[in-house]
Amino acid sequence: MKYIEKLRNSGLRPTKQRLQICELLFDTEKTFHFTINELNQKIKDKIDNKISLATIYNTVHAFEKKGYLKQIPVNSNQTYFDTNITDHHHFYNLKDGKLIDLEKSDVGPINIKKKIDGKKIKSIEVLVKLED
Amino acid sequence: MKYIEKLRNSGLRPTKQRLQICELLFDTEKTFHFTINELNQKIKDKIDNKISLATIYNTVHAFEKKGYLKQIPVNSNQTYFDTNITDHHHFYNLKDGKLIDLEKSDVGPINIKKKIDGKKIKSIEVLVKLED
DNA sequence: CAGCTTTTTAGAACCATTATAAACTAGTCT
DNA sequence: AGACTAGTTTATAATGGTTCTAAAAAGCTG
Repeated sequence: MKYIEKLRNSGLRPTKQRLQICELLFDTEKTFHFTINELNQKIKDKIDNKISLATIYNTVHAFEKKGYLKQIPVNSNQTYFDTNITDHHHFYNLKDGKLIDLEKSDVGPINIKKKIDGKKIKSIEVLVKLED
Repeated sequence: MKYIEKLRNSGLRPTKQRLQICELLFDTEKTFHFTINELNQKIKDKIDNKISLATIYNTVHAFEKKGYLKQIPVNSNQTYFDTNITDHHHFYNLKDGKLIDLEKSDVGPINIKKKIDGKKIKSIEVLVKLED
């Protein structure tokens, strides 16, 4: 299994459930955005056994902590995650709550001129809200 | 009362509670960021009577809808609002969850090269996460 | 396999937010 | 001013995403 190493590398034991989650998250041609709720639905659709919500939350958060998933800052009651962990940005379609990737090259360089002493910049995220 | 017109202008009747909320939100030298919880606390501290949570939510959302307040997209369990409604961005201090304003001039122009047909850009928001 | 630790699970708990329905208030008309 | 109507406030319940818990199950080491 190709994800065993990835999991071990993150300090996670390769359990059946985690491997199944890995397949749904990382075994795809394209990266995608999801909420826990959507992932849970996908699990129900594509996997025979059930995986409890607690496990899904635990696993997704573990991946997020290790950098295998990114959280996307959006104003929503649900948390959005992204399997695309490259440095990029997002469109947010207000009408349906869907996200669309915006490559870094589509935005151009962002130069933060203000400095906060004692602090380092961890990430710069641009959210472009779309309306009709 | 200087807020009566502002409220009427937004289609809101100038009630005692709304005027009190206006004073706390807009009668300050500096703009500031807040969560509903923090605003509720401030109301308890500075106002004799109580204002129910429902009224606070309703009023804040009405102002947000009319553009007198802005919501800030952050990954948090609580919604952050900003009384600074000028076009600007934010630092987000991961350690304490506090926000710091970033003037537009501190970020430089952002040119979104990608277009989504049938959609207009409503806003562009930059969130700069800070760590130690 | 035995023993120990981690993980999974269902369900409860939590907490921000939203909905509800009754009491109240503002604005208007006479 | 009195009374009517529509909008508002309030306490409380409901909702829903997320986190916690404790017991059962599975992984790992020797």
